[in-house]
Amino acid sequence: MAETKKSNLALVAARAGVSVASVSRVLNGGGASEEMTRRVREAAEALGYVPDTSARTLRTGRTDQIALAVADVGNPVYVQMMRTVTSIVGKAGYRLVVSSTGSDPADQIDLLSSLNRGYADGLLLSPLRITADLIAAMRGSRLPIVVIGTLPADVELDNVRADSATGIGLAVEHLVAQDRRRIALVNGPVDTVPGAARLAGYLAAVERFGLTTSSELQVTATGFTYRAGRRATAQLLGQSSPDAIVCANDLLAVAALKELAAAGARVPADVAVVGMDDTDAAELATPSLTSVDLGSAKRAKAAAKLLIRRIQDPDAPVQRLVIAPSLSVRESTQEAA
Amino acid sequence: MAETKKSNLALVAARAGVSVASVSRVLNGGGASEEMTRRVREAAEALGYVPDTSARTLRTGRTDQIALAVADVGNPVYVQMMRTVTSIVGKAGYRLVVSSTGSDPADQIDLLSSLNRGYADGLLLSPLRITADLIAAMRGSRLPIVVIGTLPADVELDNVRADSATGIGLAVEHLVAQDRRRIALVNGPVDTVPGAARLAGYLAAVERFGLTTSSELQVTATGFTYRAGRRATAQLLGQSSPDAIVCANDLLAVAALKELAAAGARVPADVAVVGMDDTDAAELATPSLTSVDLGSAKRAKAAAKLLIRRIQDPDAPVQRLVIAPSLSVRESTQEAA
DNA sequence: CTGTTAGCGCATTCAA
DNA sequence: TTGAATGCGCTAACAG
Repeated sequence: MAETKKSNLALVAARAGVSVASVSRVLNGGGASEEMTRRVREAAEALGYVPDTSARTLRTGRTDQIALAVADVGNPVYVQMMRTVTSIVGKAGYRLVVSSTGSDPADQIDLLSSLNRGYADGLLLSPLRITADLIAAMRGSRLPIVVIGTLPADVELDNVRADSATGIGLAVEHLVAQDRRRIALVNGPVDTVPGAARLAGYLAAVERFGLTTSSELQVTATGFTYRAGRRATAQLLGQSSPDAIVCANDLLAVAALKELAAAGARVPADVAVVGMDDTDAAELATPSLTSVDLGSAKRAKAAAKLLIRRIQDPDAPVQRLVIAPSLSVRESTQEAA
Repeated sequence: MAETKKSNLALVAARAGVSVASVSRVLNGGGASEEMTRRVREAAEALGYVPDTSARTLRTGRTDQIALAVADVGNPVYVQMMRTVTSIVGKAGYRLVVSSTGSDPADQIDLLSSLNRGYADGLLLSPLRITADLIAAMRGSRLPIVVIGTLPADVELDNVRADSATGIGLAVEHLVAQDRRRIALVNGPVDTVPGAARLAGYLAAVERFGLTTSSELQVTATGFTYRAGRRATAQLLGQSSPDAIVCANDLLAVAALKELAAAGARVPADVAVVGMDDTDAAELATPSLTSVDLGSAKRAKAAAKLLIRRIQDPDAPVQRLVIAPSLSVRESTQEAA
């Protein structure tokens, strides 16, 4: 049985009757004779030796930690991302430090400054809002950062983004094929990165398919949450009669389903509903929810790999990836046979 | 604007024309003259000085990190716990290191050993399965551990647990009051801590209310997941005709709702359904799901606070808390008016 | 192949 | 109040 007391290289070295350097070498896979290896391992085992993280970090500069910052740990998209990131990062031998920053850029700037304390080797950041200050802070960071989400074109930072415009195009195309013409949008706050992208994508798609829209067909929820979605949908139904609703995420879409049911509208017979992000919530919803998969899992995976590569090679050229969207068609847009 | 290069105490000291000790004192709030304070702060600001985490940790022994280990980052209960823990831990000045261990105790034992590397000041652990080896490893840990979940009575470790038996009692009482008599159980694996607790609670409640049960009324899903829940419910409906189903968590309950709908059964008219954990999924479900709130948020909060106290006072007496359950009644057990 | 030693950056003890 | 010096535990450069 391993000892419970704290040990260190010197103790192991003393017990094995060798130098600390030899112990370090044996334990880290350097060259050592068989006899040396045997004795060191035995001593280490007997003392329950475990190397100290902070000492090693201080010496090597590597923390073996990666930081992940998202707005809300509870949001299904971020949950999906976290699940992916946890796995990738863990396999690569890193621990994951998670912070929930909220949507205020100031908090993210604080985070960046605390990052400079060197508790992690890099940061995965998915900011809801991007300001000039935040960009400046990211540029000034000593450590590599990979941004998950859209960035202004002139910002030279690794990033992986979704293609909302194409994604919403897929949704609208699908709805048009089902003879829907009055397609509404339930969006989240438009001063957020995803909110702005969804709105632009919606307007582009509506135009491309020769549909008409109007302010009555567009509502903005106060957040990307269920509650906000209920209120926004109620407002929408009070001011227009859409035959389809595209929602900026699955939570808003589930809220729309609920609100429609409460209003006595049938889905999809009267109104079709499309969500976005294709999270677990889409499959669990009743009726199950057609959802635009903006590739959140793929984005997270790509971003994590990008960050790990960048940590290993700080001078690699900046990479910007775009993940292609796809549509998962379910009951909320399909008439039952 | 802060510098982007890495700085340290010596550089700040040189710039301020004082000793490193003085810089350290000023920055950590020791005694220093006004003039000294001014000069040091100015120099630190000018150099964009940020203290190095690993050096401080090596010196002080504190990492300001707390580890959280759960079986599955994607499970709604753990999401709820994570959200709570993130907030508590962050406010107390700790970073949160998250690991997803799966349900295999061996992984948790690995985790405990890596914990001894000293990358965190303490661990919040919510094990799905508890073995003698795991308990031994927990006992042997150099760092404080708080277990979220039930522990054998003779294990002297801080822990915060739910009271499944009482919780299920609340559910069954409620169902009996609605004239349900053939109450089924859709459980998760019974070799897990929660699975075993749910089964025991169900059997006790059934007996207490003078109901009968049988093996046909009890099914075990292969995991606490939606898919497993669908299969288990299908099996249940194939072998018996319950008028109510108690499920071991909300995911299983949503699966039951779906499977019942697919089978043409009305909820709650034909069959009432009760979930467990009262996660977001309960409110989002259609019909919305009555759920036993086993206090996962409260448990997480209490556990985090317990751990922080224990870190500050390692010799405090062991605490074991039990969080009282409550029932959130929604549509899945209430006939509409 | 093995041992000696410097030094990563910091907080803290001890003197002044 | 301030400064000089020590050592936390480790890796790596260097010497033997």
